[in-house]
This record gives sequence, C-alpha cells and structure tokens, in this order.
Amino acid sequence: MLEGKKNEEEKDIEVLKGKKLEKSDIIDLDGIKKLKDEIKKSDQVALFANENGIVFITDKGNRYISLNPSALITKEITLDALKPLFQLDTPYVIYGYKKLLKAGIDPKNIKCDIFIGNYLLTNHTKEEFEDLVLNRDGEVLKTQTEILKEKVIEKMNSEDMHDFLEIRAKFLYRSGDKFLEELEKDKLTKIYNIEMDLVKVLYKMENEGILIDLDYFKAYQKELAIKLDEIIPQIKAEVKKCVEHNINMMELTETNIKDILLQLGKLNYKKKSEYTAYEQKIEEADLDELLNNQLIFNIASPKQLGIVLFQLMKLSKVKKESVGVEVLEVLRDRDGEAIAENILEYRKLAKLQSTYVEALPKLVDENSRIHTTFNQTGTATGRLSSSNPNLQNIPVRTIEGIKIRQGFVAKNGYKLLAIDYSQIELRVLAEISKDETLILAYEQDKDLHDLTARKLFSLTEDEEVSREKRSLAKIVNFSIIYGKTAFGLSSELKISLGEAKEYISRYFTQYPGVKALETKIIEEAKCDGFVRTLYDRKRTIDGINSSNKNIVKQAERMAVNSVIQGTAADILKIVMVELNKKLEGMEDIKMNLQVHDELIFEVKEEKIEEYAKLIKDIMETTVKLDDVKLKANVAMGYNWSEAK
DNA sequence: CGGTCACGC
DNA sequence: GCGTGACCG
Repeated sequence: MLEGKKNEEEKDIEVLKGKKLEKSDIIDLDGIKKLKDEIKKSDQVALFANENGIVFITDKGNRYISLNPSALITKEITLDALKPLFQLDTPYVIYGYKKLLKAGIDPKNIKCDIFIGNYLLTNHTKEEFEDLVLNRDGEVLKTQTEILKEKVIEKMNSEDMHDFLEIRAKFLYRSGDKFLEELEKDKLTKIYNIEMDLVKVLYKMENEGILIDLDYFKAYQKELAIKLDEIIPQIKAEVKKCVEHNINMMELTETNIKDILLQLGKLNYKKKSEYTAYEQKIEEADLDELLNNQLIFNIASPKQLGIVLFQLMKLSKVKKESVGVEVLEVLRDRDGEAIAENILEYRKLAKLQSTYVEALPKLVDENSRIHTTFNQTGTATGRLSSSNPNLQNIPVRTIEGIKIRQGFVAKNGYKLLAIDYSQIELRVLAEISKDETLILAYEQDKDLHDLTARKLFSLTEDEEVSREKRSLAKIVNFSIIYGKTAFGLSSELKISLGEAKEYISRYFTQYPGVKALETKIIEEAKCDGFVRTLYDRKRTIDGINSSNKNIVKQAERMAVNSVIQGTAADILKIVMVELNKKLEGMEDIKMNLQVHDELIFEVKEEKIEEYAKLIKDIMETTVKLDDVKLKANVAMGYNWSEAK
C-alpha cells in the first residue's frame, strides 16, 4: 500500500516536471527556498489560491504548488512550510483576503485585495472572478465547473489546475497597480483601507462563532410541531364547514367540488400515475368522502391556498387570488374569517420551524457553536450581509420569534453583551441634512418618533402623544429614510393616498433640511450617476435618467436610501475595526456578531459591566459627527433575548 | 431558477 | 430601502 502511494506521488511529480510546468515545479523544501528568494527580489507578487493549489507570480516567473493531498503536498511540504513566504515584505496582490485567512494564509504585506477593491469601484455584488476579468480585460476565463464538464470522466488534473490558477494570478499581477490608482482617483482609498482592516475582524468573528443551546432547540422544535399539528386540522375543519355552507346555499355542487379538488391534485401530484389514481378516487368518492378525506391541499402553497379560499370557500377576493399577509389580514379584520388568522399563525410557525429551529442545530460545530459567514461585498450600500446561516434576521418582534433568540447563549461563566446604536440612521440623516429641528432634537435627547408625531399632528409641548400617533410617526420616519412613496406609506398605514401624501408633505415642512437634502442627493445622482456616503463610499445609481418615470422614482429612492444606510454602515465598520484594536489579545471578551446597528459580544461574567462601559464609549466616540452625537444602548444576559 | 412569502435592520 | 432563505411550480 505504501509502495502504491509512493508511485502515485512520483507520477504526479513527473506530470509537474513536464514541459508545460517547467517554471512551476515547486516540489520540495528547496523549491520553497528558491521561491522565497524570488519573492524577496521582486517588486510585487501575485497570489491566487483555491482549495486545490496556489500560484505565485513574481517578477522572476510563475510557481505552482498543488494542495491536492494525493498529488504534491507530502510530509515535507505542508501549508506550514509555506509560512515564511508570507512573512516577507514584498507586497502581495491577492483576491479575497478572508478566504486566504481561512486557508491559513496571511501575507504580511498586502498591496491590494482585488476582491475588495473591485467591489468598492463597481458596487457589483454578485460578480464572479471570471466576470471581473471579462469586464476589465475582455478575457474569457472558463470556470472550474465549465472545465470539469468538458473533462467528462477524468477529473481535473494538476496541469489543468495549474493553468486555471495561473491565468487568474496573471490577472492579479497586472492589475494591482491599476486598482490602487483607480481607488485613489475615485476617492475610495479611505473606505478601502477601512474594509481591508475589517477583513480580519470579520474573520475572527466568524471563527469564534456563537453558542447555541441544542437541547433548548430540540424542545422548542417539539413545541412548534405540536402547535402546527393543532392548527392544520383547524384550518381543514374551517374549509369543510364553509364548503358545507356553500352547498346548502346552492353556491357549490358536488361536481364543482370535484373539479376544484382535481385542480389541486394537479398541483399536489407530480407523477402521472399518482394523479390518475387520485383522479379515479375523486370520481368515485361521494360528498361525505370528499369533505372528510379528500380535502387535501398544501397550506404552504400560495397557489393552492388561493384556490381553496376563493373557489372552494368563495371568500371575497381582495387582490385576485393573492394570499399575502395584507390580504389575509383584510379577510380576518374586515370579514371576520377565522381561517385567515389560523393561516397567518400557521405561516409564522412554519417559517420559524423551517428557517430557524430546524436549520440552526444542523450547523453547529463540535462545541455547539454556529459560524456564520459575513459577506463583505454582498450589498449595494456597504452593509454586511450574513449567510449560512443568516444571523442578521433572527426574529425579534413576536413572542414566538423571541424564543429563537433564547436559544443563543453564552458559554459557562460568560454572558452575552449586546450594544446597539440608538436610531443611527436618523442621526445620520440629521448630520448630513443639517436640519435644525432634527439636530436640536438630538441635542436635547428627545424621542424622535414622539417629536415627529407632535409635528405631524400639531400637538403642543404638554400634550401627551398617544401610542397610535407615535407608532404612525415612527413609520413615517422610516419611510423618509427609505424614500418610501406616498403609495407605499398609504398601504402600510392602511390610509388613503391623499392622507399619506399629506403626512409626507407635513413631514417635509417640519423638517425642511431633510427635503433639501433629498433634492440635493437626487440632483447629484442625476448629474453624476452615483452618490456617496459621508466616507465617500460610492453607489452607482442606474436608471436615474431613464425615460421610464417609475424607474426614475425608484432610482431616486435608492439614491437617498444609499447615502443614509451606507453612511451608517460605514460608521459600524469603522467602529468594529477600532473595537478590534482595543480588544486585541483580551481573552475574556470576543466580538461575535454584527446586526447592522448592533454588536454582540461574549464576555466573562464578572467583567461585563466594565466592558459594557468601555465598548459603549468606543461606539459613541470613535466616529465623531459634526452636529449629532451617537448614542448606544447596552443590554446583557445569559441569552440573546435577555440581551435586548 | 424565478416568484412569493417572511424574517431582520 | 437593503439583505437571506424556504418553498413552490
């Protein structure tokens, strides 16, 4: 067996020594020494790596190291043996620093990360490396899957992999300086440096992960399953009751019902044989059988649900056969349909069940910790996004949802510390609009939703603001940040378009600076085709000069929203980098999560008050705005729901 | 694989 | 406004 393996290795080395790879035959420690020397003597080195191999391009030539265990990395050549290559002062041009860190590669001197640089220059969020090269140099690169498709049976060999990596490294080698120049010319160097500092912070957070209580999730899963099991028969019973009523009222016949059930069957049964059997069953069934046993439909299917509600039950349609929340709420509130409430409840529980309670426990490591991935180039505005799992959309509003947060816990002897910014986007709005009323309100530490309510309803200082008025004002405040239309506001508040327009125009009269800012941002976007945040992050705004009025309106909202949302995102990134510096090396505190305006830490219990104070202070003072103070709220507890 | 729905900020 | 993900067809 040993013999066989050795032969295999030798064979691979032979391949690497072949003509094509002459310059790339790093196969032993000596070769690494040689490469180290070449790097030292070079002005720059381009590095492109994936799980299969690494290509280095220096001024002296190209070098390939296979990471395929069966090929080249032997007892002699491990990733550790390569470490000295990354401790040199020679500047590295790379693509995706965080991925390299995950692979254990951490070049001391990074000249340019094209992954980050390209994101800042283009705002492209879904662009693959191949597209980037095509857009830049017009060069067409085959993706790995494309290559694998061509090589039907034989997998990609070392030679293919070498070519694959080398062509990419070559692009990096020739592009590093160009990217740096372009970033500089586009005033993006500052934000680029922030992003680059952030990479390591994100890597550490991902690596640290967050602990979940598996037993708790198991128990909650059972609880949800029981609740779902109770709701489904209820929904079915309501359908049955209604259908019986419709029959009595001569609005439905047995034939009608059969037709509708067959329609559902078509959606339920994909296999022809199954459907034919079902068809047969329906034809033969009597009314009793139909109502008791054949009333089968998928509540989770909007299409099927629409058929059941509007054809079988003959509920009055709200918006065609649509069954979204708004529609169900109307059916519940206007028509008093009990089934609507049950469907809403079903949806909520099913969502929690599938998206969180079932999914999260599957993703734990051996320490019951979950490691999300923070995508740094995933949004057009500069925010982070989180995936696998997305920990930025863990429920918080409903009682049932909060139970998910209870499952996120701190390890023994530790507590979770959550600090969030108070209305950071509205404060950003105040800062960049210089609206005097807004600035004054924050100077006096007023409740802004309360203030907006007073403005919208012309209340005096000593009049109480009702809960309803405050919550309406809150929605109006948000709709301003989002650049929402009067139409959107009217449907959210369930008021007339005229009323919504009235609120918006009142808002702008009361906060004239905000109106002026919106006008200014839109003008800039129209003129330049892009907008910038306070820290000069760019967002290109497509469609702002379109001939389609709706597209223009949408682009205008994007423009306004990007400046505010993007500036808030910048602030969080700056603060995270600063926090990382201050907390470096401290073993009793770790930053775990960022949820847009909130940071979550795991802190040793006895030190939590001390750290809370420190972090709150850093969050409030690291970024100094000219006219508005930033405010952060501290919360702590043994689980994430207490830390709120 | 695009549309709908629902969760977050 | 900005995301991710489950589910359907």
